[in-house]
Amino acid sequence: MAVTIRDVARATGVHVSTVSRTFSAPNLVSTPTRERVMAVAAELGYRPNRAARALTTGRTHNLGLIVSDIANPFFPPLIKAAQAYAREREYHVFVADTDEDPQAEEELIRTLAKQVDGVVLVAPRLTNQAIERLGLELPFVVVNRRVKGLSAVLMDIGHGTELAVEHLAGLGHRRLGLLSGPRGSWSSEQMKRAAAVAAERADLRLTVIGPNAPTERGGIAAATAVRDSGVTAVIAYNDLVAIGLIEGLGELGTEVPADMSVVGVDDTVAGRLNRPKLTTIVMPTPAAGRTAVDLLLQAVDEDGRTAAQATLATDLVVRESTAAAPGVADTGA
Amino acid sequence: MAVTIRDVARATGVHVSTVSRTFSAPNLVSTPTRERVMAVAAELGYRPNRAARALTTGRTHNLGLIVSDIANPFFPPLIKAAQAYAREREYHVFVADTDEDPQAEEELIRTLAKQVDGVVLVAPRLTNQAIERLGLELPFVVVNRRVKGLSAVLMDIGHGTELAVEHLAGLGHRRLGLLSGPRGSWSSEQMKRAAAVAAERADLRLTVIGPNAPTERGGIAAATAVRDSGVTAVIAYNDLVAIGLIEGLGELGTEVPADMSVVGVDDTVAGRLNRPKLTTIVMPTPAAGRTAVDLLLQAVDEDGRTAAQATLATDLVVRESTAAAPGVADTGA
DNA sequence: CCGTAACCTGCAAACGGTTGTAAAGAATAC
DNA sequence: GTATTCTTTACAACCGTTTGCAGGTTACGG
Repeated sequence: MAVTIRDVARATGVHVSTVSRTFSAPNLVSTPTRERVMAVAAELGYRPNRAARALTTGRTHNLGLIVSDIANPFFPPLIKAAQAYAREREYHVFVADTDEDPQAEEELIRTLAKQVDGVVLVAPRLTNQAIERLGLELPFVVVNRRVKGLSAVLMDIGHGTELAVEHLAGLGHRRLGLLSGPRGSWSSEQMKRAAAVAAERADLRLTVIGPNAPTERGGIAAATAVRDSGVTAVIAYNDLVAIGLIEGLGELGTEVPADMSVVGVDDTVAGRLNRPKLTTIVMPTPAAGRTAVDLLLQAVDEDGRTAAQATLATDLVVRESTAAAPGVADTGA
Repeated sequence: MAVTIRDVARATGVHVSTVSRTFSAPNLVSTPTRERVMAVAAELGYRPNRAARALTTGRTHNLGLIVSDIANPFFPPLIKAAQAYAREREYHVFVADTDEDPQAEEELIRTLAKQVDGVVLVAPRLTNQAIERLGLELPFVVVNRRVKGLSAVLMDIGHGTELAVEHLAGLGHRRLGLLSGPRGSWSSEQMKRAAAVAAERADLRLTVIGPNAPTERGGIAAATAVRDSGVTAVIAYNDLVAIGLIEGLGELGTEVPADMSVVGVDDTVAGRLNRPKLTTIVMPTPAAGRTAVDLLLQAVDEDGRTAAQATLATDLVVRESTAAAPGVADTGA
């Protein structure tokens, strides 16, 4: 059916191994032969069969990318970047969605294992232990998590949190709330830690409210607690939670940013389109996707002997959901 | 390295072909043998190597899913559903993003061809001609497009458009605008046609404004034209355009829905989170993803001899961006 | 008790490549 | 002119599975 290396060999009058080498080790074949083979191959429309190649080389040139929920707006930019960068490096990527189910995640990894050279795990739901175990069989890169022996891409949410705290302090807020994320979330922990330090330094009083589901719903549910806590500014676990919170507060008659300032995290489209437009901590998701693939291919090449760590900077973008604390004159911009 | 069929055969004391059949044609092997093999396989942690299997069977059990922009909120729900459904049918899916570039699209399809049993093309940027040509080599399913000889999944945007027109007519609007999409968009054409018919029937005057870029920016850019057109209600090409339009109108001092009603298309998260919440035509994106995979596997099984068409219903969800025409008493709900 | 069919299982050749080794010829050194 | 090395190509085994074919058992009907 499809044209194979053998067809090319026959048409050129050389042995298949010569054709093979023309593509995999061109310097081992003389220039005239190489050119002849290439010409014939092009004419016949020959494309090497990667699956067959994988069988002998042990390299599939495929990658797996596993996320908990493709539809969560945090992921698509990461997926897009990872996929584009992988393609540049001549890799294809399987994208899989675990629906937040750790069991599905493990099963998925297992069936994928034979077909890929490595896997990027974004915000995995599996325990560290389980991941370490799997890491023995296959190169992994985890994003926003630390697992012993594995490469990791971390977004420096701590720094972004500091910026947000300083921004709010500068607007005259004295009491700050933090809507934490799901239990066991690495980034939520980082945020708490950084917020505590920065609040102390800026002489703010910090109240942690949570854990909360990382969704709009989670934000809505937290609205009453936030209003009753006495804070005038809140940093939410992510944009979705922030948006939900704003909606929930609105139903309680508390307006954002007039009565309460709200900061999100991620800088998703959703936050950009929300009214009021969200002040948010920018997560470098496209860079994270690229870096993850980069580290993964590195790990693949050295058979996962070294575990590299990359930390990506975050930033704060001020939009409309934060303003001077009630009773404080706006210092303006 | 990994455990192969041979290891299992050796450990069980049978020939490799028996092990192979245990998994691929269990009824051909006696119950005791089968159970012994299965037990040993389980103990050794054997997993069939799909690439090797693909070599002999010609079935990779992989699918390609090609979209123009993963980050566009229209796609993720479709990708998620397609991927989940494929997994149920024991297929893995490569997701690729063409960045709206037809050349990249074609090259991508070519390199993917040997690795997949078929490809789902969502809103392709290639010409019909090019797709037809590729269709000779590989099973395809196109979503929201009609290509001779290929299976297609179509969303009945026409019906949704009719519903929207009727909804607006019921609110007392007499002059209606339609923000069309990019030139050559199948769904934009469907919308125009349906809107014309429904407007005629409801005795509305219809003005088509466009083409417009399918983005928020495109909506902003159209704001002036919309205000000056004299219409009191607009159906936009998609949610993003609708959101942009609302923003653009706001800057011109035209409030939605008080001064102008706006209807979107797609029902993306973005529209749900927007203020005012968007009245929009619901596109069945998850269903489209599932159906596309379904038709594709069907085409794969019969070697693409038949081309099936599926048309999916759309619906209208009324939220906050539409209201009674200026000067007309709201009939209420 | 034999012939035949049904059922299991083993053998070996694919599938489309890669790669270590060998052989042939050309080039270089002495 | 011969020995040595280098370059180029061919040969063949192998990667992990599947599958047509054939041989060996067992069961069954007559």
